[in-house]
Amino acid sequence: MTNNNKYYPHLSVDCVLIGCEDDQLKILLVERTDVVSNEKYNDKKLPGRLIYMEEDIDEAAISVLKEYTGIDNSYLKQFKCFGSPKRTSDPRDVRWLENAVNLQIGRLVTVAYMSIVKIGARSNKIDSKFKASWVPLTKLPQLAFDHNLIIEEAIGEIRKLIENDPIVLSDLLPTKFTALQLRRLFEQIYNKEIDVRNFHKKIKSMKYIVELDEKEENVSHRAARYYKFDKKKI
Amino acid sequence: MTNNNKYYPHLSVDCVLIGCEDDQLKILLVERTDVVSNEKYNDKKLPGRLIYMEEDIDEAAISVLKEYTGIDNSYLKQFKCFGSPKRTSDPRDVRWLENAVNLQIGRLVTVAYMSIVKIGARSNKIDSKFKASWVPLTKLPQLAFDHNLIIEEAIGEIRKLIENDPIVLSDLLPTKFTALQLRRLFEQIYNKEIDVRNFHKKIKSMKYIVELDEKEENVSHRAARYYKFDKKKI
DNA sequence: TAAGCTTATTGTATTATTTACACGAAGCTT
DNA sequence: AAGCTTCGTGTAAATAATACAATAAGCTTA
Repeated sequence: MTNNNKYYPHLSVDCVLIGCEDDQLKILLVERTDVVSNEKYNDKKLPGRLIYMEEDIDEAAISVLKEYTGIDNSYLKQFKCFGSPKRTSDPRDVRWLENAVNLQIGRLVTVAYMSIVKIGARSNKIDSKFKASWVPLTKLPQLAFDHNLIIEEAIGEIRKLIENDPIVLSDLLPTKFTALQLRRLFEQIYNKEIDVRNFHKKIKSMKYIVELDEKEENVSHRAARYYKFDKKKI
Repeated sequence: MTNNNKYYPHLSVDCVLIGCEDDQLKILLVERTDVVSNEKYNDKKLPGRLIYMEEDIDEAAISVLKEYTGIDNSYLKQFKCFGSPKRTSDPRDVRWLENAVNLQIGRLVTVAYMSIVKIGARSNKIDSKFKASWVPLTKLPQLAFDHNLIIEEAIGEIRKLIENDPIVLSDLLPTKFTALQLRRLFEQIYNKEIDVRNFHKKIKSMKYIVELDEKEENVSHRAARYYKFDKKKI
């Protein structure tokens, strides 16, 4: 029994890290600023990499998350594998990839993970060596490979997550937040406008969201009430 | 730029072929009756195989479907990639696999596909060399690897399919069918009992299901009305 | 041929969910 | 005190989901 090259697929992991900052959902993207045989790359991609022989793919995703954000105990969900042959059909992408890994790549299957990340939390500083940045979901540029598609499906995934465990919302908001902030968050996740009054009704029905006595301060209009999550009530 | 062994994951495809026969949802399973170093395997698994170096995974899945059923133009949906390290943690499975492919397998990532198959249709005869059989969903035994889990998720997938294109139901029923047959189908797919009266209301609201004048014959009780799909009305 | 058996078919009332929609309240500014 | 800006609230209608049981049809058999 020997290892030979008969079976030789290429496999990578990509992580869709989702956070919220300035009331905007954002995705962590890394720069592709390389020059490959006089060809310039000035676009962005999801953080990810090929996995090593015998490496566990969950471990690989965890290490990507750790390297880029310092987080090492966050919920990371593998939500889909992308293996369409067309995903590596752009010759630009292929040349970049082959240069980056020094391998001839025929087809690249990637396993996509997503995680909710608290932007700016103590330990979640982005390592500067990666030229990574948080880009608003509503302002995503054209990304490398099929990474736009992967992000789209990750958003679908976050909806499912929220439906069966709304606690994930608490990672996307400050500890105290207003009804408006929560509503804007929902609007971005579901990509549609939500009626103000109906939304207030909805908040009232969510037992794990509790009113505080506090209100906004230093605003030049009626101050909004603050709410918080009560994790025990989920 | 050379191929070397630094990146060497193993990748397979598995196909969940779903059909309906005798009013029962069935899954195509193949036998694992091998003897490996005096160890007997008498269980079943999903049809599937490792993919070859440079082979497209969609093509691999299509060829598996074709080999086992003769079908070569059916809708095949890649619905998930299974890469948990635990899926190949059973030493029995590992020994079988290493014997079958003559390779040392560390981790096996499988890409799962599903397809709705008309059992017994002209060209869909199962190739006898595979010892394959249609097993009712309600009577699935313990399968190799994580194939029970893969089937479970495929059923979740078929629900989604039906919701945004109910035409797939027509492949699971004869051209003429009764309300009871349709109801039993739903009950199996959603794994719960459905109220008879509410279901008739539902049928009426589904414009693509039309009443026929025909009724059952040779039954020793009140004959049920036949329905058919009107594919234009979807 | 009538009574009996088996399965098919049908409607109504209740509840929960979703949608639409507009105005007074609060608090700061000038 | 008047004006501006955003906050917070209720009601009605439509729709969807659920619960529930009696009669109809057609065959069988006494």
